[in-house]
Amino acid sequence: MKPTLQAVADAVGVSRSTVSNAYSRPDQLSAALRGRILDAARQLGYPGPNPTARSLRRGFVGSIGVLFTSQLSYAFTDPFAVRFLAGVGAAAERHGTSMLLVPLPQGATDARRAVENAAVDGFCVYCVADEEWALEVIRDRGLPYVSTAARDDAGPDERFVGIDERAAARGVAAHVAGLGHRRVALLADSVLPDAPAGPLTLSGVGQVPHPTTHGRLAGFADAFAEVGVDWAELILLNAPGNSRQAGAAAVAGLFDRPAPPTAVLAGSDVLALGVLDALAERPAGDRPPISVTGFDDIPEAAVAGLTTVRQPAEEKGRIAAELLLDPPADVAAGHVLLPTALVVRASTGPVPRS
Amino acid sequence: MKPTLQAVADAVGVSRSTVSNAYSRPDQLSAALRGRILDAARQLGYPGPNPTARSLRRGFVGSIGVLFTSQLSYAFTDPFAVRFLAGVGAAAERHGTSMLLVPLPQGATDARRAVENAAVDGFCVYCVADEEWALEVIRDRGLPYVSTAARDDAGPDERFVGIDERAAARGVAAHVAGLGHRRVALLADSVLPDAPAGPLTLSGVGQVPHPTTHGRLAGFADAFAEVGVDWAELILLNAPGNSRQAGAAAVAGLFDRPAPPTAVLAGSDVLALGVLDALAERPAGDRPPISVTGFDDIPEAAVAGLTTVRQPAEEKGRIAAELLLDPPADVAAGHVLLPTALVVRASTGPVPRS
DNA sequence: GATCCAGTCTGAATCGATGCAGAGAGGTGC
DNA sequence: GCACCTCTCTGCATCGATTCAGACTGGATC
Repeated sequence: MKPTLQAVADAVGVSRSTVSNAYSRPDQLSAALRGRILDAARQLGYPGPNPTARSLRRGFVGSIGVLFTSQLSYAFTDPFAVRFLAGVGAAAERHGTSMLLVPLPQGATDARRAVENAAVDGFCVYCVADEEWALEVIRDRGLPYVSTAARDDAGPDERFVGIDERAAARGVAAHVAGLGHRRVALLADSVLPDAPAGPLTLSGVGQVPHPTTHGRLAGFADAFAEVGVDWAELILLNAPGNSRQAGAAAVAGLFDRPAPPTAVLAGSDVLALGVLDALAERPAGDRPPISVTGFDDIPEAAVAGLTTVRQPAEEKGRIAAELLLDPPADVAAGHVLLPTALVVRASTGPVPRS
Repeated sequence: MKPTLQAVADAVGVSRSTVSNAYSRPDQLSAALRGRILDAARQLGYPGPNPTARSLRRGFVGSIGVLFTSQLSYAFTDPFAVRFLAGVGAAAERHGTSMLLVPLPQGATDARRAVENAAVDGFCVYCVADEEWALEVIRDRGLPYVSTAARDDAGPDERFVGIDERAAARGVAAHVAGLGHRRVALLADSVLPDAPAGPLTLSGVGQVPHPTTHGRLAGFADAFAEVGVDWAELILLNAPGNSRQAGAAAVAGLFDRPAPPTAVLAGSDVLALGVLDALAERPAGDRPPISVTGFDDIPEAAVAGLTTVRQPAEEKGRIAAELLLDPPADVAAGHVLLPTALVVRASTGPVPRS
């Protein structure tokens, strides 16, 4: 049996409160008595107040949760997510707060339960694919949260940090359009929740539920609409999951069509790298000069010479945690838009004339 | 005021126990009543049992802690650590357990407090530089833990997953020795706790406190002892911190010595990459053909063509968490040694004759 | 009709602490 | 000598649940 605070109190011959004070409010008792108490505690092997009991009584836990769409193991595979986590970690560290990574089980009920059961003081919600249910649980629990995916129905007091997805996407697409490309494919992760890999037909971008994906695709479409290419002419490709493999799989057969696209705009660097992988796998003589763009500017993008949109990943995480741990008095300040930049590299070039 | 379980009980007109059972043990009440209770809960906005209270009563939390030497933000910077975390995450996920990343504050007392206050059911201790104090706290708390750095004074029942650092290090060093190198430098992170960057003289490898560093340096020394180069002839370099910058800084001036080493054996890939950085920064005409080796085989090592020792990072994390969450009945099975492999790439070559 | 049982539900103790109001002791000022 | 403080320390209510031993109900069994 682990000794409790009571045991220490008995050993020293003081009340429970006094022992508690010895740990939590040293100014409430004489240094001498405090010394005796801590000594006795050491002797008894009392490891200090039980964190859980303390949290219950105090009403807060001292840790923040990070909620991910998908597998926890995936989160560590995605370089962007890792940088985001690093940012959250840095902020948490400054505040002396721990971070709890909560895996979401498959089933809807179980996933709900996981969010309900997380012992945290608040959540950083990292772009959960269909996050509404999670936000609902968090709100029900009365916990604060910061979201990183802009939602249409976000309340005015809802804290958020992110980028203008649509404008950023329009930027990179305008660059591609400016190079003369007109037959282009748009590639994104989970365009529709359960769609298979590959081409997909949608009457409009409005059908895309995930706000981030929606924003990026809409931005791509905006830029091409401006040069007279409308939605119906764009090839939409779905990738189930954000991985190089998924990216490569989604473009299978694409370049062997009668009139293949001359450019692929991907919704993430990881997918774009997958497209480059697919191209690299073709025999050297049969490698069409496709322009490819990504999104995020992860370190690998620089290595691969990928044209992409840079967004400050670590900053995003840091600010998300900061907004959570140290909420600005001004409500407007709880809504942070980070800058993005078009990074042009070798993966895009003028459309080949032929 | 958030509604409590009691409030729901009152609303439905049943006892607290029954409401509790509705959530935790559905078989203890009729489906009809359970339905009424859950409905009432929804109506009241009761978000389910309070996780903290539940943990207190039940005696376990449902999350495991991961303890890092250093800054949380550093952990996400080190590719090896990230893979390790991915492994822990995968295992945690399988068990429906969350993982708590606990930042350790600077002060010794505060750091202790942080470990004492972490609400977890156990710890994966990732190579904490001077981890003894942390293990002591964990043991005092009566919590299980798995260590990843072999310690001399480890009890027989202490769970551990790691590699034979010394043998692995000897392997890569033997490769370098086999290439004819005799004037070599050994580079490691925190050879001595507070030593400055650069050369360091130690009477023997026994003086190195950190078990991992000790093991690797000892292995390096073993291999060279076999070819007649003894400890005193080896150049020992300290890097304060495991980063490319630290690696580069530690070899400053090294290659401009009268009789510079022909090889640098680093205790980690990150440090080795720093050495390569330092070499690459020299004017092309003045770039000595130094052989460089790393340790860990992180993805970047392959890109850089670094000869190194491969160890299964993700596996290490996965097994660490698995040993914690699902302890083997057999004590011996709690001590796992993972395989390593020498990976020879372009960064090592025969010693230049001159 | 007494007994037994399975299925449901309740009451009360308990997990391990915190924090407030207040009690006593000792000292100061007038 | 009385009122008034300041320091320390104590007692008690409380945080929000879980759990176990029983109580009650209605039906089957002999």
